[in-house]
Amino acid sequence: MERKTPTIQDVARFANVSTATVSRALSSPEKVSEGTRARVSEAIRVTGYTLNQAGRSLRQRSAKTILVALPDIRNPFFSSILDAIEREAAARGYGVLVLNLYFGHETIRRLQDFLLSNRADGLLLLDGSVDTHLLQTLAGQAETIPIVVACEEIPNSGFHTVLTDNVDAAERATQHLLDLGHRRIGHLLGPEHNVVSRERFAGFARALAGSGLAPVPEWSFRGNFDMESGFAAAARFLSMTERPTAIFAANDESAIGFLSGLRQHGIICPRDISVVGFDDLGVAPHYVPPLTTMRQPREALGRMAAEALIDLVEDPEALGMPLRIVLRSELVVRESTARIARDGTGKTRSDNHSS
Amino acid sequence: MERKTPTIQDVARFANVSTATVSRALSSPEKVSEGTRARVSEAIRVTGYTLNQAGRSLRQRSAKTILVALPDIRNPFFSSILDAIEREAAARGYGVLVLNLYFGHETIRRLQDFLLSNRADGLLLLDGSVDTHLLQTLAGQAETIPIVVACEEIPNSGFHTVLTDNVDAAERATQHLLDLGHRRIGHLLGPEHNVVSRERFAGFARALAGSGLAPVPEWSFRGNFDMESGFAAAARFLSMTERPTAIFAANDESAIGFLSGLRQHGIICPRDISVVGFDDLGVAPHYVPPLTTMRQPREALGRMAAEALIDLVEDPEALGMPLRIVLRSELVVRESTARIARDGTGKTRSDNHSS
DNA sequence: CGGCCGCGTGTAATCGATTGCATAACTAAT
DNA sequence: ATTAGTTATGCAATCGATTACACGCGGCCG
Repeated sequence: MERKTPTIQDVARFANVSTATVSRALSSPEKVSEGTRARVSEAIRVTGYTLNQAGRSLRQRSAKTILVALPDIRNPFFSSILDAIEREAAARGYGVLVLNLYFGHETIRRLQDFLLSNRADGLLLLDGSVDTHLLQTLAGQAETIPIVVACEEIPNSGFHTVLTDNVDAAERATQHLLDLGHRRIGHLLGPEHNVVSRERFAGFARALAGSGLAPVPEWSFRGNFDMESGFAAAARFLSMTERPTAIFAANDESAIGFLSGLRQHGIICPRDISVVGFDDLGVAPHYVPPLTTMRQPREALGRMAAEALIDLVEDPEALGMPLRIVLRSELVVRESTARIARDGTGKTRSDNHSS
Repeated sequence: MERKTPTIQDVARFANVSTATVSRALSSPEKVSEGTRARVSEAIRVTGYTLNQAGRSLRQRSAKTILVALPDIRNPFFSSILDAIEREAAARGYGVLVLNLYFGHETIRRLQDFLLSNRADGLLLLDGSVDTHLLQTLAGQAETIPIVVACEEIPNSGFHTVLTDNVDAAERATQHLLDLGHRRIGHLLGPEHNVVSRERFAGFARALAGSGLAPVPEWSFRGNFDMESGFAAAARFLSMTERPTAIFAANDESAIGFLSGLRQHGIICPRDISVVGFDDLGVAPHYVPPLTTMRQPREALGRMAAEALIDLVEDPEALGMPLRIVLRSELVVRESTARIARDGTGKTRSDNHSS
């Protein structure tokens, strides 16, 4: 009774041809005569045949699957990139395996396992806070395994890279605050050892320098891209007597946590402080106030990274020189930034708790 | 020069045993003598062998991979469930393939393709707005393919299911508003043909009934779980003269869109209206005002669903009767709900634009 | 007419691991 | 000492598809 799933043998028998012909009819139809092709199609229809990918993978040493490794699926920034990757991969007939990257060097083993065991044909690394050591290890196999790094630059690594113009975008975000008359500008940092964090800080500093200013160390608040860290930073902000009138936050999530912390103590944005974020998360236009932010082209980034990786998988020479695509972010001005109040003392007008 | 990746043959040669022994040393070490085991380990170390999953899959007809199909990866609700699934799967040695579900019946083909082609051993379906037709088609193969449905109930389908207590939770959310003295309570609906939407509406109605009230049709605002739909609903709310004093929103995202729309017209929550959401997204505690909401145990849900599916994959009889796990949601009271103002007329105190 | 080419197809080897069966070497029991 | 049982290992078939090679056939050219 146990009817097994039909194999290519069954199709061949039914169509009165050899398995070789069936295989060819499927993967290179032009090599098969029209009549045979029709018989094979019919046989496939009748038997309900579906190709066994394991058999094909074994023979062809390719899994038609890419591995996406990312630090946190829950992060909406990554999940929308993942979404774009999945769409592109699907369009090109590839499956997408996801891998969370939080196991320390255990992770390396898992990555290797997937890549060397013929489960995935290539790696798309989306790591915003990557451990350099991990990459060194992977790099050892880079000649043979197609790898594309997205979001994050890994200098001199020779990896193909798709990223956004973090330094420049951060500079423009900060410039926006300067244009509004702010001079006392702070920064809510990203994670300490993260390249993206550093780039955004660099852009921030560069914009200040353009106006003859320099970052004030006490106004660089430690953060790590999540809401809690922004919330915590707000407490430090509040404990200061000399406060900045504007903050450039390394991303929207921390900006939101920060604003939420300030609000609990009656500091109202943009009346008392201007804040510009980064990413343009879905919630940004609906936050209170709607967030001014740098919109990263997340969909394009995911799509192009997937495209590049699959090109590479299908022809390891395709890309030639290590690719480096830089996408431009765009300032979206909403209501969390405003022209500075006349006095510009850094004293906020109200420190009362609002209820 | 092209050094190929080592196979089990290479290991066998190096360790001076047969491939059978190497295989056994790997998958059932107790069947191999201690000395041999050591030699094999050493050989593996020296050759740098990694198992070729395609070969194993072909022979064992199992891919050590599960397929997670979901309607929208970007939705933070799903992405955090996906995260939990990935963790559980990783812990049990499984990979996770993700599949977006927006292609209509093209999607069915892809699902089938993955499941029948031995690329995935089972399906975890997370669909909050599922097309019944799609499921019928899949159900035809359900006897042979392990399937677990999460988040969404599919009545009489015979699928194993892990979900939360939507009706009950919605009732408690609404009860919370009643307890605060509200009597004029509206609902921001989820997508029309979605089971979850309907369950939440049912719970809403049941709570009202418990206080001798009934849903007012004009106060059920069409929505579909996203911010834009909540935002649009706000416009309809504003155009009414007889307004509810409180809203139970089908989820946090639409609640946020709704609040954002109201705020643009100076209607302040919770002063003028109370709103309770559903999900407890990451942003909920940091929104302005922090959102009162039903917290769904997303991590537990993802974990348990993955657990159940993998149990099923490893032993199709394991679960016996169709499993049905219902997890309890928890009301988290924050600041978006307040005791009703004395007059309770539904007239908001201020309709001016705030600036 | 003979040789060459190209097309369509079949034969059989191959990819890498697993596993049923056979076997050999011991141990224990009768 | 023979038998039975146990343990450790090897042999070879097997999973399902792909593909190098060979073959037969018809057409074309010289």
